[in-house]
Amino acid sequence: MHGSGGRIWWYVPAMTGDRSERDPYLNHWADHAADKTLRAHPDAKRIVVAAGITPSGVVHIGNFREVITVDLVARALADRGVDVRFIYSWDDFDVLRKVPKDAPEQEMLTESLGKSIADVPDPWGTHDSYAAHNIARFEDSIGPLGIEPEFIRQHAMYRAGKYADGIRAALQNAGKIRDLINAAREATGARTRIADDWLPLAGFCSTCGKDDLGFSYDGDWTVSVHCNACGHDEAVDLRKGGNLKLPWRVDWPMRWGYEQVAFEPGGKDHSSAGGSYDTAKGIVRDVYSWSAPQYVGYDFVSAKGQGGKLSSSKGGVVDVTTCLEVYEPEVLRWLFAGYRPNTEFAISFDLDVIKLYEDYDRAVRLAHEAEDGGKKDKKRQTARRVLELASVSPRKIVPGSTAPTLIAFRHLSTVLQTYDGDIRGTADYFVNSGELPEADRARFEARAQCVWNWVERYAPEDFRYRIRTEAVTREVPEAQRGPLQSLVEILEADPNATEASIGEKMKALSQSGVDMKAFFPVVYDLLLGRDRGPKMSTLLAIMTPARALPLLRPSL
RNA sequence: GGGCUAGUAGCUCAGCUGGCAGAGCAGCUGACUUUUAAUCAGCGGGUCGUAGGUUCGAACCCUACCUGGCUCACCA
Repeated sequence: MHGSGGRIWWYVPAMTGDRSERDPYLNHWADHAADKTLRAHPDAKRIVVAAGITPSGVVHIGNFREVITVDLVARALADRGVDVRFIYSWDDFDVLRKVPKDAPEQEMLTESLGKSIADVPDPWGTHDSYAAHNIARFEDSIGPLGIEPEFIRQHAMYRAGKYADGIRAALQNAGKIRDLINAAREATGARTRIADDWLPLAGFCSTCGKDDLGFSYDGDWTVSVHCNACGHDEAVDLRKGGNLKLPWRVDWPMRWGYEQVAFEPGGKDHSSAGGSYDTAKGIVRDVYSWSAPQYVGYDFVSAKGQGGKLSSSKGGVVDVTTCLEVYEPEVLRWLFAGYRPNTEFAISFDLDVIKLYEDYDRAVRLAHEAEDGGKKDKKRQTARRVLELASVSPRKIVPGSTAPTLIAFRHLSTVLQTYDGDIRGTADYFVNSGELPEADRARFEARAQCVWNWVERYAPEDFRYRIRTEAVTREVPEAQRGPLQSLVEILEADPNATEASIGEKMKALSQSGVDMKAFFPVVYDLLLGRDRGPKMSTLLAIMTPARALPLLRPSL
């Protein structure tokens, strides 16, 4: 599912209402951002919110924060009865500055340094360009999350001449822009100033594709370009488009004006004084007659165990796809919705995954509880609002309605392993046992897949087990022979044993004086090759006596 | 050098634009028990980084400082 441009997605207002009314329930940070945006544009019929990322490397989970931040604010705006247009600008007219280490074709990439990433061939050979490869991977990955912006490719916009007016305005106001940037420099104590003959222009040679260019401007639509790399000279008519573009600091405010952007977040690298947002604010006002969008600065996301900022140029980057292998889409959204944008946090792949799922499940239950006018209502409301925003497709949660059945991650991991990862079989088990309504099966299977991925790829050794495929014969201590014999008899007598029936017999065994603490390790060893394991009755019922007996009998 | 941000319970974080410090996990106690860090009930736990200031009232606003993180200075 690639955004090929031209497709437009609208968020349909979920409810109508007076936008000036302040509903205390709408109290999430995305709600505050939405309110702020509406206050800045009180008469707008439609609000444009924007995200933008450079696909100069793997688009990772840190970049994702930009997108989810906009999506959540778009939802909040829609909840206020506003039409929202969510655009996503791929800054793929960027320069290839570094050779990505993890890519093949290192030689080709090295030769391509200085070219536009939209023109660098895809080293993996699966897409039209290096940029297109990164873009496709990301666009595909966010589909399951219910995020559907209108994707815009900067290189296509520039080449088609769409920004001709914007470029001309920048060139004609080059002095003003220089002054704005220089003023910001001085204010922050920077020593360097922009040269007096500097033009807000960048681009690529149309002969050799490199970005080492010199410009002169005729004051209207024509720019003369000289390539320092290959010596090529040409005159470019801005109206016809081509390979010229604005440098980042000017490109950003130009696009704000072009798209009438009212809200756009930024990473903290843009957020400081003298940084790009700061100067863009002045430029959009003085050159493009538009006001800077409402802004939320967001902090970085790391992956637990990797630490620090995620950089696309380093290896071991965690992307959305990787996260979705372990986190259900709604759980992932919920994580990002739960943290305020300006807090840094880590996506965990270790034991914390269990805790996060438990927290999420608890939040779901809390959100569905009926309100009772008590102190806890506020927590119920908060949980409800976060979950509404986190839901993959917009939905409202009615207090007092039945919560979906969610099987706890830990429990699921146990049963799933007993079933060797057979998700359908595990689902049948839960349905038959009455723990899972048939209606919640699809959701269950999605979670089960995540659990299994986690068990296989990330779970600590202690957590993993496999039922023996071949029996071993052990010298069973004298004291455990009797109990083992009894267990075998119990299983032989009841080939269709259930968890409950086995549980009852085990209880009887325990009451008859058997020391279960000493006995269980013997059984676990015979079945699993370890001295601890899932609850015995569950394990035996799921694996069935038919499978358990051959593993137990040889040691009698 | 400039800027931003964080510092709240052992840990991870809330604290809704000033109104009695809070959740989860961990810990402790008890109950129960068929043991992957089971379940249920209950309890304890914080000088809100430091020092001042504003206010009837400050975790929240102001000032200075300490510590950590990040970021900016013709790269997008």
